[in-house]
Amino acid sequence: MARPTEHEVLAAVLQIREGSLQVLAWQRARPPDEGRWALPGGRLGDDEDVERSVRRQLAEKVDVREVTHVEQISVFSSPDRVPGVRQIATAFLGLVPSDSDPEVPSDTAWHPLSGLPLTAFDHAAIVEAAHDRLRAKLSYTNLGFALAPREFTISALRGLYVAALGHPVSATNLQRVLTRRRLLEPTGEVSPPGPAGGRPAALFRFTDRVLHVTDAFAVLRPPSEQLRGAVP
Amino acid sequence: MARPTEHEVLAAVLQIREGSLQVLAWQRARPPDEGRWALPGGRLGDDEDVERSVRRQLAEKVDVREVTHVEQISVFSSPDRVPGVRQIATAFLGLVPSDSDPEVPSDTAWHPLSGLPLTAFDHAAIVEAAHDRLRAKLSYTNLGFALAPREFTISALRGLYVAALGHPVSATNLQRVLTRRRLLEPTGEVSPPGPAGGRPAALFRFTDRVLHVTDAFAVLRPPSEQLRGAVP
DNA sequence: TCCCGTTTTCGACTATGAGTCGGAAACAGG
DNA sequence: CCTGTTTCCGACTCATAGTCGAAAACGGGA
Repeated sequence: MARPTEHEVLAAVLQIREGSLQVLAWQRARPPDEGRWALPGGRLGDDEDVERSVRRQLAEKVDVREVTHVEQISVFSSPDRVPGVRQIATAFLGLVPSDSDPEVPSDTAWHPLSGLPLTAFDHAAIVEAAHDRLRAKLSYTNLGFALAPREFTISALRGLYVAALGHPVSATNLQRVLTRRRLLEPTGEVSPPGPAGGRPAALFRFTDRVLHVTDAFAVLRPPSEQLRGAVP
Repeated sequence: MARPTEHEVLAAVLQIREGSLQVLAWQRARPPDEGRWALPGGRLGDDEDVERSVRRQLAEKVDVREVTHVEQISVFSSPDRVPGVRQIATAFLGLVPSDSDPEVPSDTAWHPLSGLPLTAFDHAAIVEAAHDRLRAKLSYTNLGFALAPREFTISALRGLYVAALGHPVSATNLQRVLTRRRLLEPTGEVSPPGPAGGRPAALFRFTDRVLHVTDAFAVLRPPSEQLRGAVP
């Protein structure tokens, strides 16, 4: 006799706010874990897959159009992860660009990853896993597009990478690495200098706004094909 | 009224056999999809998480001790992926070293990834995803340990990488890349030459037999810390 | 108008590690 | 002892990341 099993989806929605990486959470008003902070999500519907479900449930917390990337992280399925019922969760990473400030319900707020309040169930581990995934993919994909505004200066982009990666990043190197992979391109426009003056910064955008891994990062790549000769 | 939902685990167990990458599958004897080939797996038990479950269920097909690596791939949750019931699957990649030949039940067999027979449900997509994951991780982790015997020659290892990656690999380069990352180390022993003679090949082993990503592969890494000065 | 501090930009240089190549080394067989 | 075979290993090239500093382009005030 199988214990009744429920399936839920949960999302760690991350955004860079005021220079630090923050996560969206809501405070539980009822037991179990009353008062603790939980990730948005809920039960999987009958006619949707997990990805559709998490997007639907996020729409109840923030405007979906502001979530620029959603990605499956892992299944959390420990038998006692939620007291009482057998509940299996598919966890997601969600990203919101730094220039949007979605309206959120009154029980919901952003929290910096460093210094999270008391979290419900195993949601802290989910946030951790989402952060790890973000750090990894920032460095070998174009995932930066999901954190950045449509147009930005290199130093603004540098700030985003520093906040997400947690270590210094050279602006010169960042620009060169991203442009030579054709991930970044200049818009031609410039942004006016700040209050202290300074040279106006050129504006850039990501060439592609869907995830796409750079194949050149891989080691042990296929042999160089030299140049494919023209037809004889 | 929620439709009753079941949760199952499925594994694409891969092994290099006779120079080609093959997957373990069993032939369904009953509808639905009777006669088609399915991946090993089954229903999640009440007191186990998905990882324990897939290892348990694999034990019914092959000796678990021969599975050197198990890794979660993704959740497959399309509402109509299995006719009749609402069934959600957590898919895994499993690896078996090339020198073991586990006994399998009579309904079970290995099939080359190129030229799979008719597969049940969405299992072909799972195999595809597992293959992609294997290719990716072979090039920036030490995952090769899970495909290789405990000790091997460089050219034998090269054969495994060629079969798994699907493109030529230089033996010289393979050895250098893996040894400089401290993933490979010589045992000191040599293997006797083949029937045609030739110089005896040195034997190697993987230094670590658990998965472990090389941090040096990442681009945009933290700034060099030069040399940490000695204590004053 | 002319300095000056600020910020960005861009080139040059260095360092690291991957891909390639060819010759030397070590075996079996005749 | 010679030949064919396989492995080993050093040297070279090449691609790309990390570093540094000077020049460019602004605002503000003397």
